[in-house]
Amino acid sequence: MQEIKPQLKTAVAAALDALGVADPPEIIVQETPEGKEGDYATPVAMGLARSLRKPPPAIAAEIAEKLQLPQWVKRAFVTGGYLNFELEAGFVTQTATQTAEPWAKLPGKVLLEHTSVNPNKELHVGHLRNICLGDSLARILRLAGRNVEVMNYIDDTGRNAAESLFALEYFGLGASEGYKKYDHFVGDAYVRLHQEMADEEKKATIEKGVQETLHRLEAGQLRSEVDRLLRSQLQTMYRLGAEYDALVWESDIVREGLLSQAMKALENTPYVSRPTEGKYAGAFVMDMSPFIPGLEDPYLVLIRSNGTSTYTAKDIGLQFWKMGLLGGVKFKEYDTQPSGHLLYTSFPQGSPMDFGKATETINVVDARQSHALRIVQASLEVEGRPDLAQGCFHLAYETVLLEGKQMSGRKGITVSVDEVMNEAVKRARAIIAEKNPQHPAPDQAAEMVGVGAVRFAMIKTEAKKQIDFRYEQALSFEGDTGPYVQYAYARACSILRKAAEQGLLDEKPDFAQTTAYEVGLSKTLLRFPEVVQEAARAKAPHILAQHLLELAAAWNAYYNAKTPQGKPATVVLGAPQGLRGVRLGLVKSLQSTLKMGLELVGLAAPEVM
RNA sequence: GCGCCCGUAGCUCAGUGGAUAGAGCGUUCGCCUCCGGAGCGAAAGGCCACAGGUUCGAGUCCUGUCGGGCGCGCCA
Repeated sequence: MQEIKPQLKTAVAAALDALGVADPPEIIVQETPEGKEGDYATPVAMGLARSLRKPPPAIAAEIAEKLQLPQWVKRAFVTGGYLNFELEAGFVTQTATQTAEPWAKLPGKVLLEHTSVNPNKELHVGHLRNICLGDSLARILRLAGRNVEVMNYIDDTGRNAAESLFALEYFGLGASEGYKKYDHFVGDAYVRLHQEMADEEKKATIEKGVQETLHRLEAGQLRSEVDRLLRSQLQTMYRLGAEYDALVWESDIVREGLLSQAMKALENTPYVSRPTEGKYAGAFVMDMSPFIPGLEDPYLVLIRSNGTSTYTAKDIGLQFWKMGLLGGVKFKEYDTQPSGHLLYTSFPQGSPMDFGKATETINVVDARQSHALRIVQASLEVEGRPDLAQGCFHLAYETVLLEGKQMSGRKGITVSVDEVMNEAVKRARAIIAEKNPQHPAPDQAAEMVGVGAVRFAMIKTEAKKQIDFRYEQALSFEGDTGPYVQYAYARACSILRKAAEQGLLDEKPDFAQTTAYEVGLSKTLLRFPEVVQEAARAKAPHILAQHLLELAAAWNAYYNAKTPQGKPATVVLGAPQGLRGVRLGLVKSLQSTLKMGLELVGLAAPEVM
């Protein structure tokens, strides 16, 4: 697909040069608003008014005079201060029906960490946003030519995991109780344990047991227990469509000595110390003030006076590993994911592999931890690597409310991802039964639509906006939803199926017959590559989701378009020969673009729904 | 107290400094003699929180104010 806008820009730039404009501004070419004449326009004359001491329309007219336009520009004309271009309808549509060339591979490696759910209970809707954002962004960056490695961090030495495992022991539930999904089973025990802790006497016993479990976790003695829970959680992630390259366990990071290596490295810088008196006596601290201005207390504790390391210290060790400053973690195969892609895991007796050593990192973590991540980033500057610090990106998303209220995992005030998906699929199945009783594979389609609705609901809003998870909204299949986009896709598939049956698929297009209806849809289609690039640049999947809604809307509007007399204006299969070829080409292009777009936000593309 | 984020239609949200600020939900009215009505068209609904500023041009950039969310531990 050759790009139209850059060619117009080049033409305008050449005209400015011919006019002798000394210091030309950046040339912006945009689509003309609905209802205006022309297809594309540039406001460049307005910015030049002052320096050229002429009114914008006069400048625009001069530019128009000097323009050497490609033959596909029907006319260039001035309206107000704008210079507008009207293009040959056939050319626009022909361009939109050409297949895009893949983008060039870019150098460097992006290590993207997402999910990183505590291995202690089932996933809830708060985790959902993290997974959907991270997985979609990974897909977008890959299409944009980046080498992306997706990592899921397993905090198996944290307090949450210890509480859950101890809860099983405490309630005598260790053995397999197959009545529900294992992560739910463990999660129930965890919530029960916290209820039990309301009793002060029991709390003391429990605390002792949790501490003991914590030690066993750190020693790696409970790996198979964590493993069982993790595999159960992974089923949920896979069902959502998320996959990973590597799992990195915290206990492995600690065991391989990455933490102490990182501390040793920092020790050689002038910013760390071990105060012998005062507030921080006996601790190992880092002075952040040269790197983060405005701190009330510039000191950050890395190792407590009792010798244990802080969470931040562990994060620094991990970040140093991600960016290749430390080595030593070993890996082995862990699972074959639904797509067939192998998943690896860190493992003490594994083999060295090429994970890590990234030039850029993306951490998908909720916005409450912005400060902590800023410190991790600054620690790279402490280490004398501002270049690497620059490569750190925190994809901060705001928290998810549940029906307007804050969730609480401890108290069990959550809705699980499994439950949400089950309900969504159930509803989708009912709608299929109602609307398409002859459906050849209703259960598969219901799965695609139900899960798609949930996933799209998580993606469509900008990450930094707090969202409220409401059942009725997230499970809606109408309006600004995933199923709306899927429906548009299925509709296009349906036409192409019929065209194939009638042997029309390869009909030659006669672009001279192109109408204004095709041009509108074509222009929206032509925006797709720009949108993908912008979503990748801004690391913002919602940009793509929003465009998919626009694209589906443009297609639906085209599909239903009527002549002023109220007759169908855009019938594809019944169109005159030649025009039919044009329309079929457009539908093919739309169909494959929607498919690619759905894939990028992680939704399945059902051919029939 | 200091710092970060948000404030756009009744509700939920889009909106790379450019033309008359757009969707969805909800409300009202239309559209299957047409390839899928999970759709389409139309109506109604806006001091883009407020006040200054920068600019030829501000929902968008800057400053301040007011509302709301979240951070700022030898917690994780």
